[in-house]
Amino acid sequence: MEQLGVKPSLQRIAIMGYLMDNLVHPTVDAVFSGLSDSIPTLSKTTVYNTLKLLVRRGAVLELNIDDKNVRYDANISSHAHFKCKLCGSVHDLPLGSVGEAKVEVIPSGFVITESQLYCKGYCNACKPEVEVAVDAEAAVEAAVELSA
Amino acid sequence: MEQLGVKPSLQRIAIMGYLMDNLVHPTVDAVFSGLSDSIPTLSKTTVYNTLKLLVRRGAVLELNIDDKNVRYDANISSHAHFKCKLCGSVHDLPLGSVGEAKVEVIPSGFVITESQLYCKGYCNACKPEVEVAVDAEAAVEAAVELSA
DNA sequence: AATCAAAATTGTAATGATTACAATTTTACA
DNA sequence: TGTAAAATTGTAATCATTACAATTTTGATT
Repeated sequence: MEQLGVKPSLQRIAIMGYLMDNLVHPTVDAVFSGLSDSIPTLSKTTVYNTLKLLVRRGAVLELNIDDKNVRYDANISSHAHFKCKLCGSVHDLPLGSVGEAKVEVIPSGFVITESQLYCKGYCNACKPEVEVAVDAEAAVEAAVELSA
Repeated sequence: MEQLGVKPSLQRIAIMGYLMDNLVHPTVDAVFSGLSDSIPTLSKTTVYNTLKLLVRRGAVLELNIDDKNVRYDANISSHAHFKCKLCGSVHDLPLGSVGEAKVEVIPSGFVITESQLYCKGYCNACKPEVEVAVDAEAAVEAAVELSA
């Protein structure tokens, strides 16, 4: 933490530790709630500030795969992300040679410093529900579509 | 438009047309402002509703490359996106074989229905400023970092 | 150990994009 | 032309995030 130029305060250590212990890409609220018990005086502003600081220092990844809440990832190794459209969970996706290949596809003159691959679909746990969900959704869509 | 199950109202045609004429990935506000002159009664709610409808029907792409505003793209062919960290402009990036390759990298059991590759960096126009900007930024960062 | 300035933390208020919703207008068909 | 459904509109509410001022903590110095 010090090698990042981040003074390791009680709160900062706890927040970074929470991210490392919970690699499920938690939201700001999740981090705050998860630490409120052990640090009752913790302020949500501190969580916001610290996460932003850690992102700026390159210790943490910021994910915008969710329209609503930003998510954070202490795993900064090259990988993609997957969000289940049913349960909302976010998972890691291994990126083989693709991870680096994509940066090479550069139109003349652009400088790419970072990239993120976001995938969406249905996770393992939700897949069984998909059949039903798709049918229900399709039915509703069809009904709406006929007149829309 | 009808083949999508979308009733082609004046507003919907105008919004879809605006997106097709302005492939710079406009925000909701940009669409609304761009059409306000020709359709003075246009409501921003209608822009929100219509864009969401077009996305659901697969006629338009929703981009979450920007933390603040959602952006929309009438170009639904396979390509990636690039956002300049200085001027904020969003550009298309060609995706050769990479575009399809990434979908194949699937952990057992996941169903991927859509994917987006977001890149960030410095665009052609801003690159000359980067040298200066980086120096200035580096100086500020260094000063902050020393004590942070 | 006491002092003091800088940095970190906290809590509250403001911001701003998006959504909810009720009212009005338009559309399409009998 | 009448009428019900759908589309549009405008306003109010929501909610994540940011701004900011006040308080607390830290670390160096005496």
